[in-house]
Amino acid sequence: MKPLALPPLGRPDGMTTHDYAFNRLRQAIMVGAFRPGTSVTIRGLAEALESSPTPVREALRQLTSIGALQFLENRRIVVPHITPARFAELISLRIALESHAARRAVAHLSERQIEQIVAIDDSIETEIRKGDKVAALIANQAFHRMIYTANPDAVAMPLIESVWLQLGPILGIAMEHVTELYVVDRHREAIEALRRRDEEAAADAIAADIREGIGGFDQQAVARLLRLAA
Amino acid sequence: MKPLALPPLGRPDGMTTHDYAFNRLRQAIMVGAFRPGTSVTIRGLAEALESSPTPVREALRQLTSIGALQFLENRRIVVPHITPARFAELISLRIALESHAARRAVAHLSERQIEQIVAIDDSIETEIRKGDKVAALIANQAFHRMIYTANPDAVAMPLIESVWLQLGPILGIAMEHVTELYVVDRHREAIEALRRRDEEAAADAIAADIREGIGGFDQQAVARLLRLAA
DNA sequence: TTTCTAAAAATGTGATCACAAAAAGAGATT
DNA sequence: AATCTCTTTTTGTGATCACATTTTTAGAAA
Repeated sequence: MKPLALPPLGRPDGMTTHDYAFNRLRQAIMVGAFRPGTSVTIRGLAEALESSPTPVREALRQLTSIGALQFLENRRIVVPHITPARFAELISLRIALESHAARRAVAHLSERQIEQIVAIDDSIETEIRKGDKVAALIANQAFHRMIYTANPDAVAMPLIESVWLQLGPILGIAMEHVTELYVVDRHREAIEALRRRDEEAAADAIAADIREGIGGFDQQAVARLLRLAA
Repeated sequence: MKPLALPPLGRPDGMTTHDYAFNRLRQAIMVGAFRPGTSVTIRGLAEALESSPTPVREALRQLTSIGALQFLENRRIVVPHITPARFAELISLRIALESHAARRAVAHLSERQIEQIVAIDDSIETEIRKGDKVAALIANQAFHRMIYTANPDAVAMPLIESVWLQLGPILGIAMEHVTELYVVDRHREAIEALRRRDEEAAADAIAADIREGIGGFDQQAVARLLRLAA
């Protein structure tokens, strides 16, 4: 088994083997460490994570539940393929879900939280300037997550992360081919809307942000790549 | 362990023990067979399903991934509690997700499929007249599912089912207290919109349908119950 | 009766093993 | 060189067991 190309997360004490495996794999898929069609094996991952099949299989099963992996008929476990149509649906779903989540979060945001969001936005541009694509992607996700989870009952958040996971493998391809990182400017727009407590403007800004790019990558460029891969 | 109050699904040949456990439990939670706060044990369910801990634990882990169950800090496994605020968020999310899914499905619906939807809608009213709440609920879900899955890339469907699962336990309470079933009339409205291929009208009809009731139960009555339970 | 403490039971976790199915490989045949 | 067949290896599945933690129970003390 080839070593996993993952950021080496330390394993906190008290965390179960299963939780560790789940989070590690989830994070890897989320940031595009696995290409669509990649197949994984339970024993292989168990070895890579220095554990046994049982907790790894549980982690893989959970990942299938949220669309990050797929158990095929022949019992093979793969990272799902994405067609251009499916990609378009996922982006459309992101817009619906996240503009909704933003709208439902606005009323709960404190000044303090808004300042934290601004700080995260700054870190995104820092990472982009450094050219660290993965870090920029993670920071971008943190930006969105910070907004939506201001709502204490952010029931949409797990669903949004599910969509991010399904888009992850595409991002991996994008990172290999796209050199120019898209500098977000809709974020400032969103922040201004949050400051004004303007739900509709916030939802619109988030929608526009997603429509234009995914995590620093130009939307159209990614779509083009996808058509080539198909 | 008390016997499960589940519709006795036969286990198809070739289905794995894990799949059987997952589907059986999922269906049970979806139709309100478990009350919020109910705790389940791996060994208990394994015995009830005549299998062993391993596949059951996998099923439970998957169910937590989609919000149907919750692993607490002390490692207890429970059906999540729902606060009035959380309930409101879930309904709001249903509206956002399902009106979106309906909009994205309209273009794909064939005449034949629309007729099947009409047939399902008839069966809902039949079940309501018979007073079979669970059957009415299942038929109502089938009605919605049939619409959304007309889209060949219905990526929102798993997320929608996740929300249904999270609402399931509430429905169980509702079924115990609500005697009068709400007769849907927004379904006809939705069907007309589908026939006219009117995306906005379809989305609006679905949104109104959800706003007024969940699966045959009056929305306001359920919310009232929830406040009492809290 | 209430509260505290220790023993007992129950429960989640994870490693291991046997089994069956699938995939991969080796060799023969065309 | 391509295809078929049989063997070997790999892989997912599920039952079992040992272990640690948690919960429950029982009994003593206040």
